[in-house]
Amino acid sequence: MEHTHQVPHKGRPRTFVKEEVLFKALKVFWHFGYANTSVSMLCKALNLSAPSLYAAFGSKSALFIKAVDFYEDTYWEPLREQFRKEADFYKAFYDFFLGAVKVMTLDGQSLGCMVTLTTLEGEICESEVVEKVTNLELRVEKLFYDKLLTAKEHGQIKAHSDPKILANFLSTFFNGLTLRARLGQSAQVLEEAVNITLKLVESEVK
Amino acid sequence: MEHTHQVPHKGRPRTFVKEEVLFKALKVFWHFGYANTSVSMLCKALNLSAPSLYAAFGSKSALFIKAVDFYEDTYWEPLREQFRKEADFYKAFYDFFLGAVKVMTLDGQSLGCMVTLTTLEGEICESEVVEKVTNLELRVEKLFYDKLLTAKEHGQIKAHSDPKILANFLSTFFNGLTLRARLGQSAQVLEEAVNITLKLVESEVK
DNA sequence: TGACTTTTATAAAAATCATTATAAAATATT
DNA sequence: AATATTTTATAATGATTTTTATAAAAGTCA
Repeated sequence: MEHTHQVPHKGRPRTFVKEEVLFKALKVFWHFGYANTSVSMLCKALNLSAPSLYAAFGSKSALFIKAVDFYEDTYWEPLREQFRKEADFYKAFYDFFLGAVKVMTLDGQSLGCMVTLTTLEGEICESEVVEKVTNLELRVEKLFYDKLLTAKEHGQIKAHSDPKILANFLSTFFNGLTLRARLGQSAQVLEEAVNITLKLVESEVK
Repeated sequence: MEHTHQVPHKGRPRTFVKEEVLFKALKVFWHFGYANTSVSMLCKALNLSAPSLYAAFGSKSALFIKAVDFYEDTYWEPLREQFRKEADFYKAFYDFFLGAVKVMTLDGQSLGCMVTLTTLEGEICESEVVEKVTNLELRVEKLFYDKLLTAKEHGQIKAHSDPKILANFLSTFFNGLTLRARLGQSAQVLEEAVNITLKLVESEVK
């Protein structure tokens, strides 16, 4: 954790606010992906010189990883938290997916999920970046599986329905949402897909 | 169309077979994506000098477009053709998805669909490349929609089921398959997802 | 004020990007 | 054998990549 500049520092002061710049960097990475975001692009977007960027964040990959953390905390952790807390498994999925659509189509842009999209870049990126995003990617299916397992234990799901297979299905659907958001589908179209998917699941498990 | 070297040509002969090289190029592009495949990577993989590559194919983007055509003709056009011909809409989807999984996990590799993945690179690529892949990407949903519409007209689908929404759902699922293939899911896991998806659709429409 | 510290701007570093100029090598035609 | 044609290999082009060296600028602290 860094101190929040309550205590005055010696030396020449920064001309930018680190958090603001991190947020702008996040938007650029989200838009172009990791490999295809150049440092000079970042410098222009953040209105920063390269040495300032390196002094503040260390390197391009370090900045990216900080941006992903910021992204996860800001956009996804609240959705995951709500999902975990919701007792009605059907409502949990419904809220999660609709919230996900909101994130993926923020500001009317075709963004999809930053982590998923970076995962696709794969071997292109530095190994630290790959490790970071693949770890995050695996969490969604686990999240879904746990919820479905609990739902089954609580009798909310028919005995013959397999939580593992349902989690597989719902994860695949979720990844499809990300991809189609990136391909430019509107929030409305994505929401229609959410609606029918959950209708199908409901008729299967109840 | 190019003539197939029946007639002997003047000048120094090529030391490589164009089709073989194109196939190797396809594999590299498929693996790394367009933007992150460099010409020098291609030269190494194809065992070709840069001038030879440029003389034979024109440019990196021209080579890519030829590789995509080859890819589509080789892997997807047969699947689409079979899909269009199959009268039973359920079997049509089943065969298509299982065939798709085969393509996406070829040689035990995590490939996904080359066109979909390139579409995600978006603004990174030359405009010709973007146009090429987005045009191809739009075809799948249309393919699905047409089949579902016909199925409804022939009474294979319940009256209240909407072909448009079902096509939306199935396209989302299809894109999810691509992504999860790329994330390293095994063919078996992907097939399980196909099975439950079609089971859900069947119970919805019949 | 002067010493110290940190950020700034400018500019350059070495590596890699897509592409091409050059000339030697290998074939067909005359 | 001489000429025309095409591919080859080598090496260079200019642009862009991530990263850093340098020195001036702008603060705190004694």
